[in-house]
Amino acid sequence: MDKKAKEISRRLAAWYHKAKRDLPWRNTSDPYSILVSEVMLQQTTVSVVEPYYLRFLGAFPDVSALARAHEEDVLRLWSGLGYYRRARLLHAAAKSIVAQHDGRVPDNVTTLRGLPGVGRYTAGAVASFGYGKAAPIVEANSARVLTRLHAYRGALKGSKTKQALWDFAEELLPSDNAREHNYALMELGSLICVPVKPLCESCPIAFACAAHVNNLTDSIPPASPKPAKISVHFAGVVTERDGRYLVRRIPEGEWHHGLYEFPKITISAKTSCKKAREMLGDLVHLYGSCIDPAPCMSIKYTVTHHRVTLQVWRAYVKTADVVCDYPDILSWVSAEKLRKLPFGSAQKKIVKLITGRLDSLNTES
DNA sequence: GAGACGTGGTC
DNA sequence: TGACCAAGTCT
Repeated sequence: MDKKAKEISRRLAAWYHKAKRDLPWRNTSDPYSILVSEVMLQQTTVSVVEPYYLRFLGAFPDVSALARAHEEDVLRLWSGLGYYRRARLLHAAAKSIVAQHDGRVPDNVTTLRGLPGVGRYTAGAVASFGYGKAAPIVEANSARVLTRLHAYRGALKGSKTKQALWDFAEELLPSDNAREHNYALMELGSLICVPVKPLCESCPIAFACAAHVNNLTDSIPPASPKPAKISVHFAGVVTERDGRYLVRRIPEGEWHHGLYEFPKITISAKTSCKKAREMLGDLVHLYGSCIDPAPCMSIKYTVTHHRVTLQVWRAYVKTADVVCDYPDILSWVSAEKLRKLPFGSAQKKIVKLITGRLDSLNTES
């Protein structure tokens, strides 16, 4: 570590000491809690993660509790966070830690990387935040800081750039105090060295920043091209019979597998409203006969490169003879049970509407 | 190495 | 309102 790197790290640490946010996962050095927070924070913002993190640790306070849990309960606590594979991999990691590491989260990068869902970043984060090991980290925030610091022009996604960034991170890392140093680098990227209009006048390391000195912060790092979005439409039915609701467990191989949903159809751009009603009629007919399904709500949301519209229809089934083609994945559940099943974000809103309506009815009576 | 994988917040 | 962004990993 040369003299300049030392000075950068020193100023960074001093700034962090004054500017850091108070976040729940920074008040612990429990490696398991750190691991949970790091997985949740992958591609997800701090404000969204906070309540999920607290609930998750409340339900699974240690590795063995998570290892013992049913996958459905793990998914339910993840419901709404997205990237559900993370939840399954974290669950698998907990099982692996119990089975192969004597229940103790590994303390070195190499062993950590052997865990499901733990890549180079997360391994470095757990080693440095949880154990104070001198392990470098590179993620979106620190990557931005490092490319600007060195006025490195390569595209962020490129493999050459990635290697360069890990080299930069390693060079800058002090032999002691890696934990605070890594937090500081990320916090700087998060609060000061932001993607658009970075606050260089408030930056403690602007003096050493090649992009700042050369007025290149607008073009470094270069914007990465995004895939075009396409539209997808779904129509689903909420089918109720004697206070129970028909739900489908999404099977392996489908989007959101492992979660639950209300039976739905996919509508192409060319599907007319009339045709959609017919298809829904067929869908509902599978489960019995229905009384005039009518749309009751529409939810729009965006998924990576899809623009998704979900229309929800409500149907009332009047016969007790229900045809079930897939009895293993279709079931009638009470509103109470509905609350305890994992749903994706849009469908979770529907559950909330149903249970919320029932709650208000109960309160009135 | 490109593409898949979710969602909510921000400007 | 829409485009962009966020503590990545896996295939």
